[in-house]
Amino acid sequence: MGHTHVTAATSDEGAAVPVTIRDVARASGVHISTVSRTFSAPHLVNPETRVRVLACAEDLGYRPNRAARALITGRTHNIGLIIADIANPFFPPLIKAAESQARHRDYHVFVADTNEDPTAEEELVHALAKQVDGVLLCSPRMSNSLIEQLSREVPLVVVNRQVTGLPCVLMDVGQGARAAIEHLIGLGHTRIALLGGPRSSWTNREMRRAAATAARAGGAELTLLGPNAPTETGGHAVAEQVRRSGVSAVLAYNDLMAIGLIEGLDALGVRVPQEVSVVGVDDIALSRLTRPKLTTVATPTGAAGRTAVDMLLQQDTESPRGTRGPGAGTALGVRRTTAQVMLQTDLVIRDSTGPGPQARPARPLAAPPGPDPHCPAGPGTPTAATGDAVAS
Amino acid sequence: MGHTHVTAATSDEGAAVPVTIRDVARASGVHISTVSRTFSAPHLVNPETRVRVLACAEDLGYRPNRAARALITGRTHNIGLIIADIANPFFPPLIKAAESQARHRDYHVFVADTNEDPTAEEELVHALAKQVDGVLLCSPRMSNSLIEQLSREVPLVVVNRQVTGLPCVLMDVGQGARAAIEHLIGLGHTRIALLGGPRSSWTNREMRRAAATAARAGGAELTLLGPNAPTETGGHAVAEQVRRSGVSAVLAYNDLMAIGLIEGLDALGVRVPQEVSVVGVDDIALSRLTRPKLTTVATPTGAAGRTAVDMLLQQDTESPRGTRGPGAGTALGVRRTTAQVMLQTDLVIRDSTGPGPQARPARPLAAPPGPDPHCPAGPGTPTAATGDAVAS
DNA sequence: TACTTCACTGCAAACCTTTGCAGGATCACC
DNA sequence: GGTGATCCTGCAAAGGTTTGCAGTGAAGTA
Repeated sequence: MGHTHVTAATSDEGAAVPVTIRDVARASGVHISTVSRTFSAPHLVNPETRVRVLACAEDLGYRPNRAARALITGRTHNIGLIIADIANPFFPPLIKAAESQARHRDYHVFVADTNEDPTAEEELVHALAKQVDGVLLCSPRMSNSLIEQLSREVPLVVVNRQVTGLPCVLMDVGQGARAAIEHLIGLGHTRIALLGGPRSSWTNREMRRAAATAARAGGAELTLLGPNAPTETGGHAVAEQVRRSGVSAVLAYNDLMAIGLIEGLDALGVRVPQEVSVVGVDDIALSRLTRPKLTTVATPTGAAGRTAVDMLLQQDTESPRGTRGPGAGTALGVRRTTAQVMLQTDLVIRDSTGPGPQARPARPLAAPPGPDPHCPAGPGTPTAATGDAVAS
Repeated sequence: MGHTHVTAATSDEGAAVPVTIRDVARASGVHISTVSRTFSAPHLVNPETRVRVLACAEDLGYRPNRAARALITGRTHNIGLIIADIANPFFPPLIKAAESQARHRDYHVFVADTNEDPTAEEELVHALAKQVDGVLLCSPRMSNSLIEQLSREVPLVVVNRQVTGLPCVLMDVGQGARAAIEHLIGLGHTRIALLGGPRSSWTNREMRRAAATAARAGGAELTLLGPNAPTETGGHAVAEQVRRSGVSAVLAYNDLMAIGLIEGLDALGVRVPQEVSVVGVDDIALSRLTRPKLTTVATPTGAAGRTAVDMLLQQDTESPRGTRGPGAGTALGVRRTTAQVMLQTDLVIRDSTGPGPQARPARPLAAPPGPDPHCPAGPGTPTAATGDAVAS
C-alpha cells in the first residue's frame, strides 16, 4: 500500500498535564472532599462554594478520573460487549440497540471483536473485567464451562447461547428453521441441504435439530453441509458442493453465507431461485439489496441488544461488585437472578425461494417468484422420488 | 416484539468475591510487593518463591486489577476507537486491522459508536480518557477546535480528517474523486451530480473541491446535491431529486449512498447504468454483491487502521501520561510528533457506470458496460449542449 | 577475616478518588 | 442563654497496585 508522508512536524504545545482533584481543591481553597462532593453529591455542598469550585474546575479543565473513581466505588458505568465478528452485519443493529439502551441508563458501551476466536474471547473478558460493570457475550465460541468460570470474574449476560445458571438472551432460531423448512417443503422441495455454521455455535445446533425434525415430519431429505465459516466467503466456497449434492433448496446458517452461496451458484451457472432455492437467517439489511432479494428468517437483533443490557443492569444493581463491606466478604454468594429470555423469529419470504422441481412444469422462466404461492408438493414425476425422508 | 420468559431462577453460587494481591500474599507468605513483582517483573524474584506465588495465584484465581494498575503506572494497554457509524460497512475492516495491529503490540481495542452525533463523540472521549492510553477518532463530526481541546485530555489520532497539530491518517479522496469525474467525463457524461455527505465531514469537503476542479477542467457541469445522511436511506431519498436534475452521472459520497440511490432510481424506473451512471466511494464488500456491481473509489481502510494504531502507540511511548515525576509537572509540554499520512485511493471500475447520453447512438440496451471503453465526449447533437462548465 | 557485591525481599509512599465520621458554625426555638 | 437541629466542611481511611529505597543474608574477593 503506497502511502506518502505529507507532514512530520513536532510541536510542544498541549501535552497532557493531568489536573487532579487536588489542583482544584488548592485553586478554590477547599478540601478535596468538598470538590469530590461538588461532583458526586452536589446537594451536600453550599451553593456558593459549589459555584466557586465548579468555576475553578472549568478553568483548569478538570475531569474526574473514572478509573480512580471506579476503584473505590466499584462501579465504572461501562459495559463491555464482546462480539464474534463485527464485520457481520448481523451485529451492528444489536450493538446500536445496546448502546442506546445503555445510554438511557447513563452507561457507556465498549465493543470488542474476537474474530471468531475463542482464545481472544477469554482474553478480552479478562481485559474488560475490572474496567466494566458487566459484559455482554454475543454468540460466544468458547465452551460453556469456560463461560461459567469467567462469570465468576465479572457479571455476564450471554446472547445467542444457552448457559445454565447464567442470564441468557436467545432467539428462537429453532422455530425459524422449522418455518423455513416447512416453507420449502410447501414449495415442493424434497431434497434440502442445511449449510452449517461454526461448530461451537449454539444457534447452529438449534437449527440442525429443528430442521431435522421439520424435514422428517414433512417427508423431505435433509443433507448436512458443514461446518463452514459464517461469512460470505464460507457460503461461496460451498457452492460447488451444493450443486453436486443435487438438492433443490438450501437453508443457510445466516444471510451472509446465503448470499455468498447465491454468488457462488451464479458463478457456476446455477440460477436462484429457478434451480435452487436459498433461505438465510438474520434478515440483515443487505438481504434486501441483493438480487434476488433474500428469503430469510428475521431475528430480533435490536430487541436482543436492549434486553441483554436490561438484564445485565438489573443483575448489576442487585449485587454491586467490589463490596467488601461487613458481611459481604464472608457471606459467599449473593442472590443472582438468571432469567433466560427467548425472542421470536419470523420467516420473511422474498425472491430467493421458488417452486421445487416437481411443482413447476410449464413456465420455467417467466414464473414470478412472488411471495409464497404455497404450492403443495406435487405428486409429479416419480423420477426424483426419494422414498422416506432421511434426516440425519 | 413478543418475547417469552423461559426461565427465571435464582442461584447463590459464584458471586464475585474479588481476590486481591493481598490475598495471594497472605496465602504464599510473602509481601504484596513480591507478588506484584512476580507478575510485572518476574526476573526480580527468586524462582522458588515465584512458583509458589504463581501456584497460590492460580489457586485463588487471582487476576491483577487493571484499573488499579493503570492508576499508578499511567498505562492501561487499551486504546479507544471512536467510530461515526458502526453499521457502515466501511468501518469494520478498519476496526479489524486496528485490532490486529494493536494485539501484536499487546494492546486491546475498545470500540464505541457515536451514531454520527458530535455530542456523543465528545462524551465518549471523556469517558474513555482515563481508561485508555489513546483514542483513534474515525471520521469525527465535531469541530476542529473541540478536537484540539480534547487532545489535551488524551492522546488522539484522527482518521479521515485533517486537524493541524494532531497526527492524522488521511485517504486521498480528492484524487479519487478526480479520477471518478475524469472517468465519467471520459465516458461522455457532461452533466454530473455530486451527492454530498454530512456537512461536517472532511472527506465531503475534499471531494467537493476535487470534483469541482476536475469537472471544470473536463468541461462538465457539476451539480451539488446535499448534505445527506451517509447511508443507504440517504441515497434512496435523493433519487427523485437526481432524476429531476437531469444529470446522466452521479458521484456519491460513499458506497452506501450510491447503492441506496441505485435502489431508489430502480424504483423510479430509471436504469443504471443505461440512463444514469453511479460511482461510489469506499469499495465496501457489498459493492461487489449488488446488481449492477458498483464502480467505486477504493479506500485503503485496513492500512488506515494499522497506520493509526502505529502512530498512536509511537506517540504514546514517547510521552507516557500520568508522569508527575520531577520536572514533568512544571515543564509544560513534551515534544510530540504530529505526522500526517496520506494514503492513496484507487478507482475500480465495475458495472454501474456506462457511456454518457451522446456517446451511445446505436445500441441502447445491448451495450456491454465493460470496463472503461473510454469513449470521448462526442460532439453529438447540440440539443443538450451546456456551454461552459459550471462548477460551484 | 574483613569488605564488597549481589540477589532477593520488605517497607511505605504514591496514584486519584469516595465516604463515614466528627467538628464547627449558624439558626431557631423555648 | 441554653438546647438541639441543621448545614457545611475537613479528616483520614480505603480501594489495589507499583516502585524507589533500604535491609538482609549469602557469596565472592582480597
